[in-house]
Amino acid sequence: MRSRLDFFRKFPTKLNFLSEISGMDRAPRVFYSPPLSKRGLMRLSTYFLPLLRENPAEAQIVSHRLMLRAGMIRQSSAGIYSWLPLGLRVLHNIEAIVRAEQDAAGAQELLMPTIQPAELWRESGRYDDYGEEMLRIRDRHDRDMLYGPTNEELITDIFRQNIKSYRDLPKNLYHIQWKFRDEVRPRFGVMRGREFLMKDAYSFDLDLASARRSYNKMFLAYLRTFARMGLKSIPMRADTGPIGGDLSHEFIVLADTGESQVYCDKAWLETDILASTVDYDDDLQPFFDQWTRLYAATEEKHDAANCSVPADRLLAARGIEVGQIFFLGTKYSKPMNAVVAGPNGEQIVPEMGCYGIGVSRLVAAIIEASHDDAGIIWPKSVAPFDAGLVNLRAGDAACTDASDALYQTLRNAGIDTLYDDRAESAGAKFAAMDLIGLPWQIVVGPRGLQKGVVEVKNRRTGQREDMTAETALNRLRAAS
RNA sequence: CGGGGCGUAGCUCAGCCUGGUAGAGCGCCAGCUUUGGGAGCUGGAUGCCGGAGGUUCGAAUCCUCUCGCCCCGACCA
Repeated sequence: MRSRLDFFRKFPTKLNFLSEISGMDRAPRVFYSPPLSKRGLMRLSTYFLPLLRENPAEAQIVSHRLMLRAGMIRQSSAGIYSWLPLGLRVLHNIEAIVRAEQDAAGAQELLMPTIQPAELWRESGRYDDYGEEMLRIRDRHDRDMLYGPTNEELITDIFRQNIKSYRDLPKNLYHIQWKFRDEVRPRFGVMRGREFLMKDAYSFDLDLASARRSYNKMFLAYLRTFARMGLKSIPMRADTGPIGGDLSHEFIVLADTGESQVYCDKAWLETDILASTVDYDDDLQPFFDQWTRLYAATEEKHDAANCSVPADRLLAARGIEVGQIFFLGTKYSKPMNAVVAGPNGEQIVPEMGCYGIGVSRLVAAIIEASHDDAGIIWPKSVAPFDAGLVNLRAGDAACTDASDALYQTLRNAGIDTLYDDRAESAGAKFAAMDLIGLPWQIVVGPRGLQKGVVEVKNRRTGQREDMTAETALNRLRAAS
């Protein structure tokens, strides 16, 4: 402690401002921007992408196997993973879509810490209720802390400290943060990890009608969010579970390898949320009613005997839960005394809602829903790169020159490209590209060069087509 | 938390039963030859056989304990 004081005496506080030390306040406010040609060169010869040829023994489901094989993640301990460059790119893309749609729905992003004080959880009563799943920590001062499994208490605390008037409502606050739940049995890679990235939003409203509007906004936002990732999600009425409240929907993505058995009306397959022009400011109740009219139930809720859907229209499928929304009522606001003053000075206990999206789980869910025997097939909205450029013969000067030139052209055109410039055999390169699943592959080889063409392959359809480099560029431009 | 299984080279695995100087394929490194769907040849490197203790002249192998990981179930964004 003594030495710290000495330090501050020696260096007066104002010298802690960089500008005062170096005169940077006079420096022009222009940041160094490297030329495009130097920015983030993504050459496979130097990119950190450890691919596995064989399936790791511990991975059972396809998304876990492919994420390991494609060099996206590596396990650190049970249910805890490091995200390698390729995986992190996908995670960021998914995060961006979630964020964009939350913002559009009127939610505001903030960031709460991963470590929380036990005190708040004692207020809500959950410190004792939550059980072994919550990772409890004691700091050096013997204070009880915990690694947050969720954030209702913390957001309610922030709310009550800073929002005092009915005029400030409604509010919807969200963050995207790592959570920890000490699952007894983590499995399936990031599908059910102990540490996971989650978007959680919390709404505060003056009355039930307003809370209902907040709920409906998130309902729409969720349908749109998943659709933008190329996923068809189906909202299913759900149990509220230990979080509480009495209105809740799970958003299930259909995938053959999904964890839960679900039943729904086949008409769900025909729906297209992105075609809907409904706006967040509209009255969303008719929309909500329409989108909950069709039958959909998880195995727990499904009752074959009393199912309203005729057998020929009933679809039995596997599904993955990628999000859940809850109406909470005053479950947290009341015990934690989060109140605002009403128009007449009366105290109003806000109605709350909470809304979760499993961001890291979505990476796995998308793979489960979109892959083939050769590897991943990324929807373009979340793909780690728009395209892969393959120099089929890295030892050949003409091939390399043409590939280098095309790489520059693609980059200048804003097409995010991973350039395979390795001296590998053709087969190995094709296999690697298929495995990591970029939407487009552009193959530059000696055979095509003689005819003045490159080959463009669509990963999803498998269709391959020869065209000039210029046409290829236009094709990719049009596609992105 | 109940039940089951597995820890040997970067990966997939053999060796263990029946103790006797650590293995294969792929990957990695070097060289040469190849080159349009995971190339060939030659040479090379790589292991506290998960950890600790015990039995034994001698332990990857047998015994005890322990740690880690995976699977089924219950639980779960």
